Amino acid sequence: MPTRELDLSQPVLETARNLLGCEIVRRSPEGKRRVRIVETEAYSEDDPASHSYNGPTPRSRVMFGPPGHWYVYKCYGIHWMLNVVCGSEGDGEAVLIRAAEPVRGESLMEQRRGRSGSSLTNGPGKLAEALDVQPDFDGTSVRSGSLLLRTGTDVSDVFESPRVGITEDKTRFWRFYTSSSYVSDVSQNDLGRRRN
DNA sequence: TGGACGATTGACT
DNA sequence: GTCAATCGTCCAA
Repeated sequence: MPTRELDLSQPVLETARNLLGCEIVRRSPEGKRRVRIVETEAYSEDDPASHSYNGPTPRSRVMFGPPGHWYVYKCYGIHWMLNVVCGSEGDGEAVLIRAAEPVRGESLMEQRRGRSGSSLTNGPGKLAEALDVQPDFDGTSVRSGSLLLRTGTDVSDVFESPRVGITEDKTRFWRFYTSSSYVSDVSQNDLGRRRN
């Protein structure tokens, strides 16, 4: 499998597709964890479901900043969500990392999650917990620090579907996923279609 | 300054 | 299938 260049300044839909197969590396005192992205969702300024829809706020300002940075926020007062800011600076675009499959440090993830198997990382809140995503990662570079984004291998089968868990706009096919068993909300896949 | 709500998860019927 | 947990964010007042 050839490695791919990853250009995070590309528009959000391209980036959401390109992030499939890329890897996230988490270094912590407990050890090293590595996962491979299998599911993403695109969010943009022109998008009622996006935090950037009504312009920058204290929370969403990172989405309007330069690409290549993490956007981290808390959801339902419980779970942390991990996003990658993309597009041009000034555009409120980011890709939500919804699911990934463990590559390295699986036992450490099991320890943090109190679970094993696909429920380790098959959802955005689960992935953040498995990787011990901290709120202070918000606004930091994906190329340096203890949470890193790495180019991965090509993904042969890509599918797309409406996004999960939103109420505002269910018509856009802005969720992208692979055939991995670590993809979340498999029931939603019935609404999906093959992209390539 | 009050209060409705959320890019979710896990437990339970 | 239903539902509670739990709190930061945002906007109306």
